[in-house]
Amino acid sequence: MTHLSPLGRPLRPSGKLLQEDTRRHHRALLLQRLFRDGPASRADLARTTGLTRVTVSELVGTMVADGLVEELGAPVESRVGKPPTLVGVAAESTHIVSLDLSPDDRLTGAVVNLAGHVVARHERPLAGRKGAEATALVHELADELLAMTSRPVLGIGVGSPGVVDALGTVLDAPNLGWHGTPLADGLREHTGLPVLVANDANTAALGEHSFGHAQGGGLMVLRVGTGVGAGLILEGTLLHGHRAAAGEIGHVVVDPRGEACACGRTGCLETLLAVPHLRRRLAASSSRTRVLADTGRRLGAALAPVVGTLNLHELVLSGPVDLLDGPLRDAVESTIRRRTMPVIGDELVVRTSTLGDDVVLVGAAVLVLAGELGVS
Amino acid sequence: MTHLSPLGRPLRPSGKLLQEDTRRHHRALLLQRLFRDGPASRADLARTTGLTRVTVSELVGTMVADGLVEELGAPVESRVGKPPTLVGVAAESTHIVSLDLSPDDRLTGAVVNLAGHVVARHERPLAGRKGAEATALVHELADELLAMTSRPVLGIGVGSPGVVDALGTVLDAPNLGWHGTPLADGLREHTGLPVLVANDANTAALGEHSFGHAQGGGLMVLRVGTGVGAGLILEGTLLHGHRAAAGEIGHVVVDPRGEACACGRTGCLETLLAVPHLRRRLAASSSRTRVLADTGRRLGAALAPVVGTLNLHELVLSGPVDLLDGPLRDAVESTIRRRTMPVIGDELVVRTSTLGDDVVLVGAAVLVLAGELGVS
DNA sequence: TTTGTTAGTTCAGCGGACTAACAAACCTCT
DNA sequence: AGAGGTTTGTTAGTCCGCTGAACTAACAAA
Repeated sequence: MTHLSPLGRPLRPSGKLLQEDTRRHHRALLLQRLFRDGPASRADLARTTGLTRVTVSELVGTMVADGLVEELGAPVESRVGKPPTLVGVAAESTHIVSLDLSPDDRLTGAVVNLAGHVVARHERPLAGRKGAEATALVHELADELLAMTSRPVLGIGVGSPGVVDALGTVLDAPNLGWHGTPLADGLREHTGLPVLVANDANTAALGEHSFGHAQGGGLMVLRVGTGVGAGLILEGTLLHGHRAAAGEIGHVVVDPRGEACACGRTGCLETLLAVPHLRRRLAASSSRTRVLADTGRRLGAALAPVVGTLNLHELVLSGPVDLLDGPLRDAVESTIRRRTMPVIGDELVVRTSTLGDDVVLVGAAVLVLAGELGVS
Repeated sequence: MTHLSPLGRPLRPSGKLLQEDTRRHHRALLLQRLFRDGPASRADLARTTGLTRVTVSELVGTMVADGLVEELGAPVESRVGKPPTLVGVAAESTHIVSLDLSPDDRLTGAVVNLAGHVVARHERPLAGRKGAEATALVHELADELLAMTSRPVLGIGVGSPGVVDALGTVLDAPNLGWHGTPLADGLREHTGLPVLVANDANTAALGEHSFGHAQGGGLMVLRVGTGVGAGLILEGTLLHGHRAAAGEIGHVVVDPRGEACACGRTGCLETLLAVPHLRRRLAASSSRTRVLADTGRRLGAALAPVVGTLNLHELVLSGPVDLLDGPLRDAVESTIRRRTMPVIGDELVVRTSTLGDDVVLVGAAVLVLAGELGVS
């Protein structure tokens, strides 16, 4: 079944399309252009979108009224005819509150502007809190972040560890003691704002895709920390998977004769790649490079079928750069190249994240941008 | 960038949405219901789609005028109120011509009705033809199939080997000597009908998804023949990949110490799984079961990262049932289960195709149904 | 100053979906 | 049998959003 989702809002359940949806779609289309290509004149927007100048003018009008977009005056260079009035996204007009719940000792958050830049940060130590106490701490953190901005807040985006469904319910996050916890609903009720929740690796993928100079084409972000998880953007959209568990690659067995894993099985990717394990192996070995390259080769071997099957364009490694960039990255790249067809391997880009530790926060903001404005 | 594709037609390049598109979307929405759930009354359709009875009546009117849908009278059971008039898809009102170019010795084709049933078949031996000669043969086969039906033809769907881009240009198909051949354009010009071309494994996935009792949720169809290829339906849509090479899994290296492959590398999946190789190994061994189970285990090991990363729901094996069903399938299933998390592995269904050798033909028809009517 | 060009606005019209209201056809209850 | 209630599908009129055509504004070049 083909899904039609008007930019800006999730599709109404029935699938029917109102004129209102058309309007929101076009509004989002204009915003998209402005986000992606920077300021432009109304006439320019009309040309690139195919809408008439009339429609564009009217839509820009509503966006200016909302404060989302502002007039910037005429451009410097002058051509023949009446000089255009540039309009552009007013990045500071509206803020987004982002939460990153993935570190295991604390909850971090930020105020992010429409350009995806962090304008303020705040965090609270988790101190072992779980279940309802952890939820309460999330609410507190959100409140404190909301108090840190005087601008209207578009919504709250959350990157949470564990499996998160499309409605923002955390189905399973052992670290936080959440099982079927309706995080989005609770936070929405608490704050009265739109709330969007996704798995941290998934938000990282969104962040990298929209603000990390991604090239377009399939993107996979592999997050390496205490655990290992991935997020995938395929055909321009985030992959959720059958049970919302897409990207849960940490407990895929890559070496049946490997180390025992906390999950009960043997040789999970996490036992190979998770930071504690990797650091331990590094400490025990004389050759740092050999350990890293060896790890990269095994990782590459596990990812080659994925890259080949999906014809991915970019593989982004996110985590401690001292471990991931260098021999490990090189080995991953060369191994995947060696193990896939030229059409696929030659085009593949393997790199570390350009957003660093902020990927999840920025990605959570993208979640809100996409959900509320239809921009991504 | 979020893509909006109104059911029925590819999005106009700009991304703008006309009222016309809304109408087509709603028409497709109704057709979808009728295809999926069978006949229904106008009032029923209105309830399930959320459109008003007025709008539904009008839309049904146009579809009846087109002959696509027919009135079926009142249902047997009678409830209170005026009895409804059921309307249903007129499966034989329109035909689709499907071509399967994947066998390496011949080109096969069929006339398919709207219900996905093959109503006539025809084939032509390839006799080593390549390049322009092969293209000419495709045209001939299409003409002959078109002559076999007196009903209006909705379009021509083609499942071709090799890498095929979204516009129906065959980028690379060594067997047929095609490199950058605009197959869809040529056939469209030749016949004057809408033509849609995709990779054979991709059309197979479409066929299995729409008419193979697929469960919904991520689906991967692995086609095993002279070569090995896959097609994936993720989040309800066909995956194309960065260079239209998604599913090209045959030349992913699964065993660096394996057999030499025709492609120049060593231990490609094809050397493990392609029918000629597999039959040869079976002939050389005393234990058929051991060879098949061993092959299944290796295949499972290669696919586990894919299944785990994508959180697939169904894995369908398509090809010679005597090889694929039984020990091989069992070993694939158990290996993947053992190598993935319970959330993922427990939900996975591994099975052989329900459509048998017709998957590609039926899938090519789905390509047309999806492209022309927005049904899938 | 005139001419040509480009930007942005006003206005009438059209397409498509919606609401309201109704006739037809059936049930059920007295 | 007849009255009243229900459900279907149609007709009539309204609203909303986009369009094309025409207009005003503002500039460069000649």
